[in-house]
Order: sequence, then C-alpha cells, then structure tokens
Amino acid sequence: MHYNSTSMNSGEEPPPPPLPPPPLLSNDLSPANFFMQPPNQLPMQNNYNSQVGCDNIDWAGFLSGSSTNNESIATMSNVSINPRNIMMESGEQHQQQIQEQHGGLCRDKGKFRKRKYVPPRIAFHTRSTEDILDDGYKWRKYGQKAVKNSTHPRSYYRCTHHTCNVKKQIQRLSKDTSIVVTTYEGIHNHPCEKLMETLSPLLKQLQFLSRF
DNA sequence: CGTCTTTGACCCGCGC
DNA sequence: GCGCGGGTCAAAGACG
Repeated sequence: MHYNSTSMNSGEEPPPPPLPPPPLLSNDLSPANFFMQPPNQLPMQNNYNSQVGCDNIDWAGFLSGSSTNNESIATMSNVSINPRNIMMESGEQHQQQIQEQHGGLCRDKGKFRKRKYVPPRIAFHTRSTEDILDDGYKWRKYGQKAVKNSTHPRSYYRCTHHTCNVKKQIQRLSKDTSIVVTTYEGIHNHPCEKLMETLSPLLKQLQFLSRF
C-alpha cells in the first residue's frame, strides 16, 4: 500500500477499523523507536489513515523536507512513505489543491462553507520519562492546555527558526503515562541545526582537502 | 538584559 | 444561536 496524497486527506472516507496498539520500544529517538499513529488512536484529529511502522527512515531529511531520496524513506510490512507525497500535502500546495478541487469550499447541509485548512500531521508514540524528546531542532513553547479526559496537559511548541512554521504538540497518554505522544505539524524548511553543527567541521575539512 | 516558560484570556470551529 | 473544547496570544515572571 502506498502512502499517497489522496489517501491522507479524504475526510469523507469511513474511518479505518481499530488497529492493534503500536509496538512501544525504548525511550531514545532512533528511527526504530518511532511509530506513526492512525487517527483513530490519536488523541486529536489528524489526516492520516494508515498505520505505519518505520525502520529505515532518513529522519533529518524527512522532518526538514530536504530529503533528496525520490524513493520511499520508510518501509516495513508492505507500507511505504514517499516524502515527496507528504511535502506535496504541505502548506500552500495543499491549499491550492483543495481550492482547485472544491473552489476553497466544502458542502455542509447543502450549503457551501469555507474549508478549514489542516496541515499534515504525524504523531509518534515513544516510551520515555522525558516529555521533550531531542529531535535536533530548537523549539519554543507557546502554550499549554489541559485536555478533556486526560490527566496530563498538552504542550504546544513552535520551531524557533524565523522562517520555519513547524509546530509540535506533546502529550502523555492518560492510559499509560509512560508514553509520550509527539505530533509534528508541517515540514521544516531549513536544515537540522544539530546535524549541521555535527557536520560543519567535517564539511570544512572536506573543503580544505578538496583544494589539493 | 535577552530569552524562554507559564498561564489566563481570547478566538474560532464544531456539534447540538 | 449557544456552549464546549482546542489552539493561540501576550503579559508577566523566571532564569542564566
């Protein structure tokens, strides 16, 4: 099954059948420990209707949108994700797509209404004692809210990069407080700072050596 | 002093 | 139309 743009935002489709709980692995952020959640298991609305396990993902490229790999970046159990498809669903391109399809309007009780744009979201379950998982990007907290039917509040973060509009939400599951649900909204339009910090000395050395 | 977090207020979409 | 709940804003405080 391909994880394409048409399957991600078809709000009229019936909800998928209940799925077994995701495998919970450990508390670090190695790709093997990520697990994307289908909407019927998320504590919030999102646009995804596929359960996806990921074992070989270029996360820095995926989250920054800078991946140059045209093939799937994640494969497992016959499931694949193409980052190009996800990027196509982001921001203005998605809005444009909706406007082309519906003229920016959707039907409600026979009347046309403005359709609210919901950017693509990806949620991860991780078992961790820490609320904030280090994904290499710098985040600024801009809100915290108590959520209904949950003992733990939801925290709202924005990427601190001035041109980047990526947000993430962090919440602990009330059922199992050891599980942190991290939801990313949008795609980074800049490289991962931590990655660049690590790579820049190497790049400088390469530049120096390439002179000879 | 600049940056970040906290937190109550406000806004808006959605369901009834 | 109204109330509820989720998301965001922005002032105030904390911290290095």
